[in-house]
Amino acid sequence: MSTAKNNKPTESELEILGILWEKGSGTVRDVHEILEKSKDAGYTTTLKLMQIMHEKGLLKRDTSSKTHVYEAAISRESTQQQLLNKMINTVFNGSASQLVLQALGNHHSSQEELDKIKQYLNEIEQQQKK
Amino acid sequence: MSTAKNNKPTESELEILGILWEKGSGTVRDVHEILEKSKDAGYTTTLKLMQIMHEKGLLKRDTSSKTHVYEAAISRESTQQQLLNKMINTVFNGSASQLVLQALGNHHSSQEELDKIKQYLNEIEQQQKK
DNA sequence: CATTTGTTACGAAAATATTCGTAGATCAAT
DNA sequence: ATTGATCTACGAATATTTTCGTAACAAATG
Repeated sequence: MSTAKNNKPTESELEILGILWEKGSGTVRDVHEILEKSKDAGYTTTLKLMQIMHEKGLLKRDTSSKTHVYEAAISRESTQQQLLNKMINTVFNGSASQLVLQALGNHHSSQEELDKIKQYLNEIEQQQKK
Repeated sequence: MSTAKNNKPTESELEILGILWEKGSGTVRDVHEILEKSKDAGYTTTLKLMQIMHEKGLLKRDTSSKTHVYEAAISRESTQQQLLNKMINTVFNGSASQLVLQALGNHHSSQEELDKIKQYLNEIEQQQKK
């Protein structure tokens, strides 16, 4: 369906995707400046990575102006789901709720977030009663 | 602290850890036979991987008999947490509860598991009220 | 005891991922 | 128009991960 999707992003590629999902879109320099804060690599390294990602179909780009503008070509949600599935299977022995417990345990969540989760749990239960 | 821990497991290494966490311990052949079901690699490949993992301190081994017996040297929980943290930061933009919702959404969880999560949520809320 | 089978050790090839140097293009400012 | 800054393209070097062939040895089998 989508023109590309078979390539799973590497570690570095995920970092770039994360940035673009947040920003919506951006130039190589935009991305690089954010990346620099947490990572130590040169500009052309980021450039090359983003070019590769474009080839793979992970990024779209607008080349109408000299400075190209990139955005993610795969959705955050589907990528999240794909990574979660693999993680659940390999490390959590297939148990999604085990992952949930572990995630809740060591991260501080606001009351609002907890409520959202509870509400969601209720919805799931309602569905299952049917 | 621990004799080793600085080396984060690679993709393949995680698969082996997952197997050993389940089994408790096992020989190369034990692990390989399970691995084979989902992966296509030779016996010596698995052997080599486990030897490397032992060097890195990811596995312990008992060499008292000819056929060595391995077990995980790092805990499932700490590894899970480490992976979750990275995933939350790069892909879920720092929101643990976003990860939780996504995980609950697309995986079927039993009523029992859902109850456990709810109970856990309540405990967290109690703590926060203090 | 010779042969087959199963095991570890080891080195190195192959495959992937990451990094960067350099060249050429474009554009803005002198 | 020359200079300087910034950008893309591209190739290649590095680094990392994965894979496997081969040798050596031990144990079991005939």
